[in-house]
Amino acid sequence: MDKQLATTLFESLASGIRLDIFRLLVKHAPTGLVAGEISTALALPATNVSFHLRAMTYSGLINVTQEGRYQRYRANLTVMQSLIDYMTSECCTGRPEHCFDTEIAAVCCDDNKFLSSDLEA
Amino acid sequence: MDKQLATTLFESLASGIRLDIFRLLVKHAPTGLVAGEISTALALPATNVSFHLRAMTYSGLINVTQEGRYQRYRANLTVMQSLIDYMTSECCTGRPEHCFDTEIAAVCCDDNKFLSSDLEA
DNA sequence: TGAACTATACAACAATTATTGAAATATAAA
DNA sequence: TTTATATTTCAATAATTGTTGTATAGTTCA
Repeated sequence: MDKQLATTLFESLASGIRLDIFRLLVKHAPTGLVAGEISTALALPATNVSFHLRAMTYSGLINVTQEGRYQRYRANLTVMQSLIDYMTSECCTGRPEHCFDTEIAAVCCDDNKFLSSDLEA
Repeated sequence: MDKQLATTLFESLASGIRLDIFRLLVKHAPTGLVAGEISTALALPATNVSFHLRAMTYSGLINVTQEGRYQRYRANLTVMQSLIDYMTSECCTGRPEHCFDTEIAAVCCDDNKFLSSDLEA
């Protein structure tokens, strides 16, 4: 998980509509839903939902497979888990005891200096 | 953690600059950094950093305290942990076995139906 | 008090993202 | 093959977000 992917995924979760779509797909995992079902469930125009589905698919947060004339969308729970792992490691960097049980988080890191590597991507 | 707060926090993490700021503050927890140190570290104009710090402070992702003529910013690791918890519960809803060890996640939920509550905020 | 310093507010503008209806593409079914 | 269905693409526009320089407000210290 690099910074670029992380920001793209956060962007995918940073709108009420996209978060609704994702939660809906999680609830319907692993079957997923086709585009029209999502539009209907959220009472939104198909074009608008399609716009958001495209962004979420591009980021990898959801997957799509063609099923005849339908497009079936599924939550990518593996990517979500990777993002949670990324956030956890970012959160614990520096002072793990502020986030978690110390013995669990202690593996993360131990320095708190101001490094030029602060600036890396 | 409600949906509105979650989307605001994701928005706070959904830019490279804001993610840099957050990671920098996490690395310097619990001391934090003053605004000028952040601008210098990231080589960005003070006004631009101030713009992003304001958004992050508003969402609660970071905290600010006045220190003489300085404004000291700190990562709010408690909020970050709450967001991770929210993501974890959203991710596991439906089919916990897809995210985690089943025995850990099994508490989350057990239905996979299409409910009108899908539409709630 | 007055000069230097820190940071934000403001204003102007650039760039990106969101929304909608109409048209196009592709599949399925009659 | 014609018609209906599902979804996306496109174009137009609206709305929001991001960036920068300048001005302002507040703090420190001589």
